[in-house]
Amino acid sequence: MDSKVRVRFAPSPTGGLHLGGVRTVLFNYLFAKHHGGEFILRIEDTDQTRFVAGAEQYILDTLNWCGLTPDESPLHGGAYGPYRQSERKAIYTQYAQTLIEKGFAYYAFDTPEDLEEKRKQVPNFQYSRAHRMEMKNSISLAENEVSELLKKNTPHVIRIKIPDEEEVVFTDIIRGEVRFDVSTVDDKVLLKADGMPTYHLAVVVDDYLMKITHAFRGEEWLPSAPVHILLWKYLFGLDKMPKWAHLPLILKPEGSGKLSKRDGERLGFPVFAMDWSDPITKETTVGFKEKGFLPEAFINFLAMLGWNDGTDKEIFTIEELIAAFDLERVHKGGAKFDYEKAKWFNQEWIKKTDNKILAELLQPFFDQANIEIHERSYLIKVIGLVKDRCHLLTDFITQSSFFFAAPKSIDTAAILPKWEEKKQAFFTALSNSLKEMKGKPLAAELETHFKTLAATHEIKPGDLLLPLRIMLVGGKFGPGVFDIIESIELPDTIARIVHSLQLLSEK
RNA sequence: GGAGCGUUCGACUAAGGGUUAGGUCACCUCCCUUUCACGGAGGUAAUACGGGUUCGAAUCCCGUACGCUCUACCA
Repeated sequence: MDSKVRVRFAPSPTGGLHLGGVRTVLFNYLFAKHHGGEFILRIEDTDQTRFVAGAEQYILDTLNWCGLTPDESPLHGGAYGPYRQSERKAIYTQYAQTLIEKGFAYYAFDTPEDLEEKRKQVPNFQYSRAHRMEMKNSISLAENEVSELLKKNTPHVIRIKIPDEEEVVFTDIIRGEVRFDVSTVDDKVLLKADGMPTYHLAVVVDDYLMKITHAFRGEEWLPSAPVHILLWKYLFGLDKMPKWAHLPLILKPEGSGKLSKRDGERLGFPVFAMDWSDPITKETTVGFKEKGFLPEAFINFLAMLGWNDGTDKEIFTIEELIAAFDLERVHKGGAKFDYEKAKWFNQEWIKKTDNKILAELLQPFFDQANIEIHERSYLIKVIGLVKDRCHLLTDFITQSSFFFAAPKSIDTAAILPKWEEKKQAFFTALSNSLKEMKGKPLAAELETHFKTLAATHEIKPGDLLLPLRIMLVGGKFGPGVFDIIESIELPDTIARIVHSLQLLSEK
């Protein structure tokens, strides 16, 4: 690289950040850090009608949770601010003006109603060479008419004048050479009637001013790339233009099409990185964080959606991702989102994460479930016992709640079919004998005791183990029975057996 | 309709002219485990179609089909 790599992520603050957005951030971040460059967050809030309060903070929080902190942003500052486009309004006006002066853009006075009408009349209406002269603009109108309209402050926009014939060619890092015959694109609005720029003007102006060297965005932007390239040519010169890469889309798990918030709701998985509550509708959309994902797993999973390092390695730390990342190995085709695989990544990361750290991360989940943790060290021990069977952090609640309080319900229906007098007698004897034991016996000790007692009652231990488990945890799940007894200790164990025995006798 | 992009097991993907087309998730079987997992060993399963080029094509070329994205004073 001849100059320092600078990349940017430029979201509109209109709601929660979804998977595709986070992956775009991730690829930007990985690329920047791989090359020792900078990652910039720019807020594209030029559409006041879609602006949502709190969305910007949410984006910052999300990036923070993911560990993808920008080097420059509205929050962090930087030498190329302001980083909110709404605060850069005057800058865009100036460039739009330049384009008009050079004849690459023109004023258009058509009202939204005019356009709607025209679109109704003409089947595939394009505001372009074919119909430009039929519209109300500074090309079709006489010069004095135009200056009159401008003087009277008639609402107007500024449109780019797409050349009649020109082939725009550029090299996309992922896709290679891409060609467009410009005659099929229309005269996009550059500056809106309210004086705000559209995306088209704003990206190129800001990418230039912020010295962006590489511009990555979703594949949905590919069709408008010729407009941006023309603008670069007119305004700053193609030699200054960043290298482009259009990232493949993240698709619905079944069927086809871009993954949307709705798909998550329909299929029961998160699509946003973190919980998002719409300030107006008050509707909350669940996020990966609250669903129980580790940020490392979330990032790891996203990285593997459309990229791999060419080996069989799948579990990567962020440092490993930075070291291995190479845009040219990014896939061209879209990737379907697979929630099962996402959970697998999370499980792998849970296994990898130290129990002490897990205890800290788990605390809020236990708090929310109203489970009181008296001793952190006890929590850590329990985590070690159950972590192998947890895909999500929320699984720890169901997998371990019985370590902290007696189960709310006992699945007696699972015991009853094979329940008999002599088992009743055994468990009575067991609870009595446990009362005799002192201190905190270890699992192995307890197991020996249990088996000896079973033998004297002439019952196979296997016939007794499942009922015991259900008495202790409420159902057919959880770690080894004797590990559980060792942890919850004698008094609780006895209480649970006695309680269950009573339930069973009532049936 | 137009333009652009894409297409390897159900899913994510590897293989960049020569492999029995490999790995992971999911699914199935077995082992371990007197629960559920974890772990271990196996299994099912793919180059969209048709033409070329070539001794040889998943790979290069052309066409077809299908899919997707865009086609707003939204990004």
